Parts: sequence; structure tokens; C-alpha cells
Amino acid sequence: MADVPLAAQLAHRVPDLGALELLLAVARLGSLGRAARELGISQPAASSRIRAMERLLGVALVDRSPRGSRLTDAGTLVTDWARRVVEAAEAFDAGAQALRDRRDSRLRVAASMTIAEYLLPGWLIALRRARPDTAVSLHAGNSVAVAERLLSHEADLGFVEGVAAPEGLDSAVIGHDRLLVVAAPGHPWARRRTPLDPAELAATPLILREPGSGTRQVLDAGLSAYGGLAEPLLELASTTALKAAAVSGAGPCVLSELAVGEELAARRLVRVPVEGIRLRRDLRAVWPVGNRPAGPARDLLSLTRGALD
Amino acid sequence: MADVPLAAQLAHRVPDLGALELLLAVARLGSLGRAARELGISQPAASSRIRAMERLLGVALVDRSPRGSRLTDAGTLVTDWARRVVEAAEAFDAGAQALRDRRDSRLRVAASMTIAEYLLPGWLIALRRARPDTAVSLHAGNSVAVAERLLSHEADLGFVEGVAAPEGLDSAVIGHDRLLVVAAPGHPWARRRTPLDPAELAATPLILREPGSGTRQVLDAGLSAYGGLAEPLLELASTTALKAAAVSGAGPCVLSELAVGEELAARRLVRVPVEGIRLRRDLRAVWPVGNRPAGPARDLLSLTRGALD
DNA sequence: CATCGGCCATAAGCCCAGGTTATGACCTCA
DNA sequence: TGAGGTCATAACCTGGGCTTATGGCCGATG
Repeated sequence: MADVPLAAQLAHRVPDLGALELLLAVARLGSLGRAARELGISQPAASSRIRAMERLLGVALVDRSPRGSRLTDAGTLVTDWARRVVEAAEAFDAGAQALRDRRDSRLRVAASMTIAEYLLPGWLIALRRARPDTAVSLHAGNSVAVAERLLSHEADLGFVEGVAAPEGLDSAVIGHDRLLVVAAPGHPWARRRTPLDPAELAATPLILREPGSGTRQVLDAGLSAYGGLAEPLLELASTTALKAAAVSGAGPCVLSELAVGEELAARRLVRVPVEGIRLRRDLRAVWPVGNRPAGPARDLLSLTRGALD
Repeated sequence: MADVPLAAQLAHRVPDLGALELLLAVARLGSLGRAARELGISQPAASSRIRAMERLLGVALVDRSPRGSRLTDAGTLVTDWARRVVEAAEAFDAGAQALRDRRDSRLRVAASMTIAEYLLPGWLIALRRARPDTAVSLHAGNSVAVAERLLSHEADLGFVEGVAAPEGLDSAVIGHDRLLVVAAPGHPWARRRTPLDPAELAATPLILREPGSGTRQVLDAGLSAYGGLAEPLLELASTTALKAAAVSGAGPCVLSELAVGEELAARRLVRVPVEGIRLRRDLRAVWPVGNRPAGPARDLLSLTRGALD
């Protein structure tokens, strides 16, 4: 997705995670030494690391004084950007930890790809803060696979997106997910002031997921009254591929708002307003009929409920 | 903000940026060797790095075959999380690069902290994609400082949030920013089903920025009809401090939607619905009267326009 | 005023992660 | 059968990041 020639040397231009964490600690504690102690390294190590980072960025980040260190203006800004990298890394870590833990884990979660990708890491961070000793394992797959795992008692709690709950499972709607029409900034639709109407959307060839996907099902259902979807412009297998194709200007596409936050903010994609149709789908927690979530499953469920509107 | 005891060893549990980039390259190119070539390292180096990452995570990420390497299911998931870390790092890099470049840069931008922190990096990434050779320098400060830099021709284009454009500057509204009422999940307001009404909001002591801040001004103006703001619960100097206080349960606070995306998604904070008042402020691009943005400034401006609604 | 106790910087040395080259095993395809 | 692609293993090198030991600076304190 990212154009690589530019991104290729990223690691050489961005300080590593340890350095970013250190910077955050310095910002919070107001002293190199204290930050060093907190991270379990020596004071000279911290000093040299911060200095190396300043050399790398070409900007002074902290004002050293005999009474402590305070961030410079530039340092404040850099720290805020660093925080976002660290938060992404925390999400990565939370997910990875769940992925690593095997079947002996106390809480086994099965989730659809979209939820596992965009929402679960955040929930797991929250869960870890609330119940640090709960070990979670995660399995990601499509709705059918999630249902199978729950019914065979290989998972305690599942998350799926879709119109209805699968057979044999109880569920609770924990939120909703809008589908957005997006296009590259250069696309004519990106400059529309007047909202698209459903018939126009239905008549236009789009970049879509394969027919089985949840996104496509919702779209099909929503547009059936307007003549149904036109023949797709492209059919791709993953959300990432979809976004990449749209960004590169292949055409407009429709996907979850969860998936395109970054692209919209960076304006690699632009949202196209649509009127007269509601492209929403439910996000559900699911569990086997009768097996109401209890213990850690209940904790996680209560964390997620209402996380979205 | 982050509780450090847990986060402290993040760098030891998360692969470094180079490894994550490599993983993305493998995913995209379908072969360790090709990915290695793209990143300018040798094939054994790539092989060993991926292997080390798999050891660290305790999960197989790629299926090696004599005809190439494909991601496993777990690998797909990990790659998606990795992509988010890399994107945050790209934003960091874009910002840092602008910060580093000195006054000889072709495009000198001045921006308020909130915009510099949350929006500019994304725009700079987009600008770099569109005009790779445009060097940008960035200065962040409050609205007054931005205006000064523009009037003294130390900057070519500015960005501020607020109700009106500063004296002597032309401006274009490029978007809007909602102020949200948020509270920690444990706070009574977090469980409200009925929206807050403005009088109730005005009467409740909140965690706020100092009186001069843009956020506070908008809030003051919006609530003046309802008796004005109650005495603040706490007055803090930065958005980050605000969030930290709110997360730790000190009380409800009001801040830009731009600032709380992560916290809401991870449910460290919960949005409290409010009814009967519009807490919006304009985001404006500004420039000296008469000096319409041209060249690179125009490019950047057109990238940002409409990025938000 | 002398001293102590925080801060930070410098210096010298160690270690290992990540890089290299060289090689080999495996598979596929002309 | 050999050419060209895949990946893995081995032996080696280098440098970044760590350590400990030290010294300078400043402010608070008796």
C-alpha cells in the first residue's frame, strides 16, 4: 500500500521504539535520570539515546538544566507524534500477545478479520489495564469460522459484523459500522458537492470485495431496491488491497469506516457523500446459546459495549 | 498518560520498525528475497530478521515455499497491525522532517498545536507523495504566534482553529472540529443514555484548559446563554495532561475530537452525548491579506481543503 | 560558607543484534 | 539436465547501545 521508495528507509529516519518510549518518560518525569530508572537503564544510556535522537532529527528536544530536563517546543510536538507511534505499538503488542497465547489461555476470543484488525487491539489494551492477569488468545476468521469455534467450545466469546447473528448463537449488538463510499482525491466524485444518490451508486462499477464478504452483502441488500450492484470494476480479496487500488486511482470503492480512518485523515482517500440509503451493519458479540459470558469474557464484553455508536 | 509499568518493556516485545517494514514488503512482494532487495539488504538478513520476529511473537508469520513466501493467517493479522505502526512512524517522519528543515525551505508553515499535532503530519505525507521535492518547514505555536509569523513573512501559510480569523489575515475554512464531552468509563456520565443538556454541562465542574485556549473560548461562548461555565475542577496546560487526568478518573472534560480518537477506540474514555448546543469550531488556513497562497502553499492548501467535514 | 545531593556529560570497555559473503538444498520449468 | 528462482545455514565483522566510573554544575541546607 505505502509507496515503498519513500518509505524504504523509514527505520533510519525514525528513532526506534525504545527511544520514543524514553522520550515519553522524560516528558512525563521531567528528568533524564528518572526516566532512565523507570525504564531500567542507566542514566548515561538515557542521556546518549536522547542525544542520538536529537542528532537524528536535527532538533533539540529537551532543555537540560541542573535541576532537570524540560521539553523544548519542538520536543513537545515530537513527543506527541511519538506517543501515537507508541500507542500503535501497544496495540500491536496487545494483539500479538493474544495471538501467541495458546489454548490454555483463560479467555479465548474468535473474531472476524475487520474487528480483529481494527478494534480488538484497543479492547485488549483496555482489558489488560483493567485485569492485568487475564491471558487472552485470539483466532481470526470469517463469521462461519467464528461460529464453529464457539459451537465446538474452542472459543469463549466471538465478534462478528453482519446483518444477523449466526444460527445457534446468542448475541448482543455492541456497535455499528458505517460503510463509506471513498475515492482517490483525483477522482471526479471526490469533488462532488451534491450527495450521491443510491441509484447512481448502484449503477457505477465499483472496486469490491468478493461476493461472500460481509461488506458486499450489506451493499447488495441496501441497493437491491435500486437495481442492484453494477458489475464490479475489480474484485479483490482483502481490505488492504481494496484501499491500495482505490488510492492508486483505480476507482471508487465502499468499505468500513473502521478501515479508512488513516487514509481519510491523510487525504489519500476522500469520502463521497451519499444520500437516501443507510449503509450500516451491526457489530455483534456472540456466544453459544445458553453460555452467557461470565468471568473474563464478561469483562471484555462490558468493555466493548458502547465503544461505538 | 500510558501506565508505564506495563508499557515499559514495549520495545522488547514489539519488533523494531525495520522488521515491520520488512514484513510489509514481504506481504506485498510475496518473497523474502525480493523484499530484501527492495530494502537494500541481503536475502539472509531478511530471512533471519523474519525468523527472529516469529520467535519473538511465538507465531509463524510466513509460509515459505520454494516458489516464494505467503503470509499465514496470523501473519496477515500481524501485518495489518504492523501497518498501523508504520503509518504512525511515517507521520512522525513527515513531521520531524518539516521540523528539521530551516528557513531556506521552500514552504514555511506555521500551525497551532492541535493542528500540528493531529493533522499536519498526514497532510505532509500526502504532500510528499504529490510533490516529493517540496521541502517544508514547520513552526507550531498559538494563534497569535502563527499570525505574527505570517505578518513578518517568516511563514507562507498558517493553520489555526478558532472562531474568527486573526486581524490582517485572509483565511479559508478548511474544516470543522467538534468538541466532545468525555469521561472515564467509570464515571456516572459514561453510562448515561439520555443526552446531557447544556445547562447541566455548564453547571458541572470540568477539567479544562487555561482561559486563553481556543477550546475554552468556544466552550465559554457556547455556554454563556446557560449561565456560563462553572468553576473548573482542574485547569491544565496541555491536551495530553487533560486526557491523562480524565482517563485517571478525575472528572469529565471537553476537548477536540481530533485529540481523543485513540482513547475512545480503546475505551479509556467514553463520549458523553450532549444535546441542544453545537460545540464546533472552524479550522482555518490563513495567510497575509493580499498574499494568496501560490506554488507549494497552494498545493498544501488544496490537499487540506475538505479533509474534514 | 562549606557540603551534600540532585542533575547531566564524558570516557572506556563489553556485548550482541543485525549486517555481510559464501554456500548448499530444494523446486520448477524450458 | 541445467538454469534460475526460492529459502536456510555458517562464519565472520561491525557498530550501536549498554554498562561502570568519574567529574562538573547548581541549589538547598546546616
